[in-house]
Amino acid sequence: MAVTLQQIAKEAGVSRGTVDRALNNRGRINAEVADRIRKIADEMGYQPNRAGRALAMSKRSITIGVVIQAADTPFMEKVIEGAEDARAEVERMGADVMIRKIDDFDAGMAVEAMHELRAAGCNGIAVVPVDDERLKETVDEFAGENIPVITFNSDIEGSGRLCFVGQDTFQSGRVAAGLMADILPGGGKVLVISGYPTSYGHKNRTKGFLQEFGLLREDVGILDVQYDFDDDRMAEMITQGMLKEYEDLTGIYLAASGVHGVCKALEEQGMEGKVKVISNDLTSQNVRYLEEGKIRFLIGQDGYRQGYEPVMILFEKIFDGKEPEKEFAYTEIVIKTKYNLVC
Amino acid sequence: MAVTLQQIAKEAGVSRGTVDRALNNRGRINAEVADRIRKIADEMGYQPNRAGRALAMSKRSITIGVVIQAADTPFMEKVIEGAEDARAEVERMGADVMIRKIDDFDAGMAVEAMHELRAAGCNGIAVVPVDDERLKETVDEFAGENIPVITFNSDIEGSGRLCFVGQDTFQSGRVAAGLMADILPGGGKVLVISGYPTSYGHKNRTKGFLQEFGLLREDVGILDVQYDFDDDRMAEMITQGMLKEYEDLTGIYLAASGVHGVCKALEEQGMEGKVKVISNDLTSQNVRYLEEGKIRFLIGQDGYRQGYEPVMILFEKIFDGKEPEKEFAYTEIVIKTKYNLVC
DNA sequence: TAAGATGGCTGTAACCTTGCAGCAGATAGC
DNA sequence: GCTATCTGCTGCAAGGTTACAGCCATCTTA
Repeated sequence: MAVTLQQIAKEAGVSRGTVDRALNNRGRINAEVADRIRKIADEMGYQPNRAGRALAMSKRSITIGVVIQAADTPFMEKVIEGAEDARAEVERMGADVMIRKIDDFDAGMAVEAMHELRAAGCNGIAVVPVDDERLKETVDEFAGENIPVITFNSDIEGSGRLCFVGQDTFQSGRVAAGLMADILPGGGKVLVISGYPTSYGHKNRTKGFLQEFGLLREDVGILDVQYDFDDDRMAEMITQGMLKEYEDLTGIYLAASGVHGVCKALEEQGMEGKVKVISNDLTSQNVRYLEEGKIRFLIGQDGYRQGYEPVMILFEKIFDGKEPEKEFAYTEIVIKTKYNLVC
Repeated sequence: MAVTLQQIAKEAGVSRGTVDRALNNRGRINAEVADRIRKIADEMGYQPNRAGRALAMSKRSITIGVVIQAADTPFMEKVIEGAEDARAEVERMGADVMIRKIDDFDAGMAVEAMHELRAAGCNGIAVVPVDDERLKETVDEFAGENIPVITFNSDIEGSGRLCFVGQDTFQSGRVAAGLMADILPGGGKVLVISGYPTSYGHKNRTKGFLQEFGLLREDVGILDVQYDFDDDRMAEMITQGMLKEYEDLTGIYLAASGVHGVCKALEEQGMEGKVKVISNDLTSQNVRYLEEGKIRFLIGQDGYRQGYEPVMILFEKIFDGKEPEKEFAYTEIVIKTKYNLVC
């Protein structure tokens, strides 16, 4: 049976209010009495009852803001689903969640949305950031005002954000390398196509892949990293060029977007299935290619948790004062073949 | 802002108690008034406040029982960790959770533990079952007494259990087949070693593997399924025998236990790395073999969720009257290589 | 020295929401 | 007028927070 303030009060021979003051360091209490009460509470294994606290706190209501780009992929839908589930959960504890889905998402829009949410009285904000100095400044500004900010899906390195919820992209690249090393025949060459040279995630995936693949398969040559700037036509042209130049191309790792372009180029040259493709993200298009066998593996992220966790971490931080366990809350690196797509 | 009974009462021009009776169908209320109130509540999007309800319900406290075998593997530790986390969560809502870890786990012990928990006043029970008629009868008996029972990790087919939380073993076998088909060279033969012919999980994994692999790789022969009865020496002997008979053995799928035996036999014959092994479960031994490259893939289960979900589903069922969404709550089928072991 | 002021410490009661028991007022039937 | 029934209101309980009241010791001042 759970221990209550009343039980501790009885045990210590004081009133409920005094116990409250002792356990929550509210001052206005004799230090010796406070110590004694804390010791008793500790011995009895006291854990504050959420229901009681939520009820008592419902006067000054907790509001959590979420800034996210509008869902244009199944992955983003999952993220939003997770955030909405978290909202339903915390709303039933008396808190509020405001989710701002932004259509044409950029740094300016994100900053604007954050200011709006602060003006609306948000006590904490979760945001999917883009790499931008203004956004970083805004995050730092909010942190200074004691409004915790959580970055999710993507991170802002070196900012004052409370924590980051998302994938370990370097490790994601290593996972891809391990799989590629397993499925490639001897000899041949492998091509790495990344998105932007500056993007944190793309950079790390590429780095992880190159480092690990080099260790695993010395017999397979790695062609220089090409950048498609997340453009399918660009990816198509890169693939065409490489197919022409290297007849022994046997694998392609896509660290970012461009699957459609790559597959189109392979199809034109009748190289589907011969060149093995590993890519990222569970977009509907990628999933279709996976089902059709045009992609061998997809390295996915747990979108649901990336939406769910930030709201919950913020709620616990504001409601319970509980700090997040880690600065980086990495979500699972999911390996998807055509067989474990649904769960 | 969340809607409360009081707000609905004000809107409807009645008292809070009347709204309560209308929404909870307690009777003693004019049908027309009740309808009007329900309509208003619906329009306002009323969701009962968990905190208030938990506090009000704390008189007749909710107790949930968990019957589980004692942790002897990292997987089981994860399951227990999940269950303990769920306990901490619901205890803070005023409920109690009694976890019975049983050392020498068999059907008799499980039945006994279930009766103990019922006698202790449990309102719902989660159990890792074994395939046994007496256990099935007990589950049905409890269900008849309105004590919901959830099976997790393993299932009792055709019983009165509320739902099952665990892995889709058939699909797990198909995942293994897809991976095996990807990494095997042309020609050769693949061996399937299962545990017990009667075990539900082993049977389904084997079935899923055979069906899918047959479709994918007609060029690779499938040797008959061998049973090692979860014994390492048996697995070793099977592997030795098959290596002797079939020089072109290139892959082994283990649907149950016996990894150590298989690896030992391969080592003796100098066939490590040449014969590709795919197995199940994230035991510490299996993980070590995976890291050493002696196993290519492990098909894992999400142990944490298998411990966490049953307690939560029972709590929501008893506390909110909320039925579980599905009869089968399948947990993720996790593909592990040496690179995505930790998260 | 005694009355009054001050400040430190502790108790108390209201409040948040829901569930439930008990009670009051109205109406109908005799 | 009395009883029985129907209908709706009121009040209490749960645990934690908080504003406020109250108590006591110490300090100030005439």
